Amino acid sequence: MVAVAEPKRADARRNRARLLAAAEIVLAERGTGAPTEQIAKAAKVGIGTLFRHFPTKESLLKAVLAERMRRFAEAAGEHAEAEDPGSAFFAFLAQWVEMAAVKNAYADALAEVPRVDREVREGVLHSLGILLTRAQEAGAVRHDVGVREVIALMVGTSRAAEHLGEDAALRRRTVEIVFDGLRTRPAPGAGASR
Amino acid sequence: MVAVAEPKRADARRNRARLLAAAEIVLAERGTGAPTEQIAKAAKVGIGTLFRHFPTKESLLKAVLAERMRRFAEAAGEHAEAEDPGSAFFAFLAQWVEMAAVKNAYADALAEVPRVDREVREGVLHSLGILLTRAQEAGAVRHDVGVREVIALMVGTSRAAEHLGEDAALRRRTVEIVFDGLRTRPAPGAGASR
Amino acid sequence: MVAVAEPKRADARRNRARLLAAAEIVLAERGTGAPTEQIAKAAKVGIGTLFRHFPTKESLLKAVLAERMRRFAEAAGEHAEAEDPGSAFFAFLAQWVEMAAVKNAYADALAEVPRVDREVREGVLHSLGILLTRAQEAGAVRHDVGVREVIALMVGTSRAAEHLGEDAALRRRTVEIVFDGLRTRPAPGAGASR
Amino acid sequence: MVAVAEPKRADARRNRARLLAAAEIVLAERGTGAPTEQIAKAAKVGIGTLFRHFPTKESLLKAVLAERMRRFAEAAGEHAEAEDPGSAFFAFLAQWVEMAAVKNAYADALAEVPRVDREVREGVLHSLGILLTRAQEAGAVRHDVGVREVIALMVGTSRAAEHLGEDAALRRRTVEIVFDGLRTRPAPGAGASR
DNA sequence: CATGAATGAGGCTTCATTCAT
DNA sequence: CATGAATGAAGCCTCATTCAT
Repeated sequence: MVAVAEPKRADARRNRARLLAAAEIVLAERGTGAPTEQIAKAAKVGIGTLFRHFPTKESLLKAVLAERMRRFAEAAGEHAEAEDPGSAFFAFLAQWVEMAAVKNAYADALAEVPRVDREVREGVLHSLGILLTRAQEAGAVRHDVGVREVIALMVGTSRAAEHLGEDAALRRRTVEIVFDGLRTRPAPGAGASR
Repeated sequence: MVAVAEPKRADARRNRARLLAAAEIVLAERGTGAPTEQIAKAAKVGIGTLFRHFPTKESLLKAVLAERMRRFAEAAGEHAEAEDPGSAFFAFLAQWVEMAAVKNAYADALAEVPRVDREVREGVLHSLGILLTRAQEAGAVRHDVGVREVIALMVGTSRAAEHLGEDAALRRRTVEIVFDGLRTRPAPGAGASR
Repeated sequence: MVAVAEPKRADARRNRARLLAAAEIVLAERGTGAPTEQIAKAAKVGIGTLFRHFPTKESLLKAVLAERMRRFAEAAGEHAEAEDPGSAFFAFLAQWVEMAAVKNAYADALAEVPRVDREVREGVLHSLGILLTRAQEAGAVRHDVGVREVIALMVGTSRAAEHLGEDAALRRRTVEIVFDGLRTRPAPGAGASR
Repeated sequence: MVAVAEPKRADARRNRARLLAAAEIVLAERGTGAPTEQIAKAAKVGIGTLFRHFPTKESLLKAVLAERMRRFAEAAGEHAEAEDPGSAFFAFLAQWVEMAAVKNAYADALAEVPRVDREVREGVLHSLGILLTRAQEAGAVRHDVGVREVIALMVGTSRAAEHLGEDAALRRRTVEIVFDGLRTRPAPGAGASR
């Protein structure tokens, strides 16, 4: 799936992969503003080759994003197979947030979900949907949240964590607050305010 | 406080204000990358004037940020005087998040708290600190959170809300989850998981 | 002489003088490229005042030049009254060159002689002419050189000295070579080559 | 020597040469302040190309300078092989000064000797050193001058000649004075004055 | 008259994209 | 196909000069 006309020749395919990998790194470090030439250099490829594979910087950015999401979906899928769905759900969230806190690129990726190609987006929603549903069925997560809320919260919590920087304890405490909000309400009466 | 040597002449002061206002708008719309020239044009001022008031683009960005924070601190201060500290606290958060969702610039501002001039930063921490403490004393907010966590959560929740875009109901639900995490735990035994 | 419509009011005249003095210093240090504003600041005068007195940067530069030449002519005049015309001539040259080596602005001034207002130029040629003639009459300087050659050599030697920088001994040796060229040829037969 | 990593591709090498040539001309005419864009235009090359070859205006200026010095050293080398070392020495000086009088850029080049890359500088000092030494051995030039004095005098005399402008006879007479200063003193007793 | 804020042309440099080799 | 040189629009900033205060 996600065919996108893979090039035939072996070296071409390899160059594409190298470019994607290099872009992943460079963009994560220098941000979207990083010059294409630097990406090409990191990939040990001529700038011309970069533009052959991705006719526009924009298109390269999108490809990197899609790649990140694919990994996100994959990771969600793996966690969905765990024994304890509740722990798996929170573990997945915690892990992703932690990664995003270090490499804000991950948060960016998730934030772009609505803008990415349908195919990729569906994959993400699907995988995460399974993980979430199981956690809810296991009674670990409140039932009035859906995948979109979870993604939004992951995006937000990543930013929050990123914002807190070095202090790991502070970061964990903050994340835990959001998690507490996601958990099944222990007692009755607490319902939404406002 | 935060005087920054206001220029004496009337036209100069007016132009500075116009530039700040124009920058506020343009930067909110186009992001930090917006050309200085566009800001100058929006302020109906020559580019030279912009650079006379803010010798560097960087310095203009910082000034805009500081201005936003000043407004944030002011708003927090006003809410701190409300009768019901609990409601006031959450109302303030909700309002800010809602604003930030529309104008992501507000989220940016908060996210930059650590990098802003000490004076401005102190103002923000102080105002929000009072608001938070009162809400905690009123039993509306759990006691194991501090100002920094709250700011981080505001940053994050703003991003989350921003990410959710149009759908107001969805946005409110998501925000509510975070708020629930912040509230005093209704029953015992619920402590941190993980 | 050199009237140039001196302003009437006392403070105006004082400002003009201050500007000229400031320009002298700043231009000598930073070169012709120095911003007018810096000159105004050095003169403790608003930029507007500078442009009131000198409607153009160009005109300020010319005024500074003229001023330098006036001093040059004056100095030449003083040396022309010395007892030993030969020594006086070389002493004058050496002194000027030494000054020019430190402050290349002096060399510039001389170099601009042909472009300066006639009145000023005449003054320079006249004063130096007297000094030269006396030295020649005293048998210290060869008779086949005129004022223009001397000025050209002063310009050149200043540059040479300036070029040599710190090393005072080297500088003196080099200057001495030119002076030797200027002196009356000791023996016959040696005439010009080429 | 002085390789400087010549680019491989033919067009690149050609453009670099064109840029250098254009810069040589434009800088000679308009001085160091000439806009880079004009140089690019003169070279019939996009401004981007100029900055690809010379990442900084500064670096272009240095390259032009180095090129001039290379030519200077080469010319000196050629003259050093002449039969009559004395005439060759003065002929070389006269020729250079004459060139410099027309194109003041040549004088500039020499004046920058101390600031240029060691390699280039050494080349200049070496070539001129040989020429000078031979002329001294042939008894045509006084023994108490070294290469640095000669360069300084060339710089200075060039300026002097340049300053004199059109009048060729006057120029020649002036240059001759310096040359006389450089020649072996014909009779005894002439020692340094001052 | 003095002041200094306003102006905008112009300078240097970067970078996405095209194209000859 | 790969390469990297060429291109020029666009960005940030400087500075001589004008003009309202």
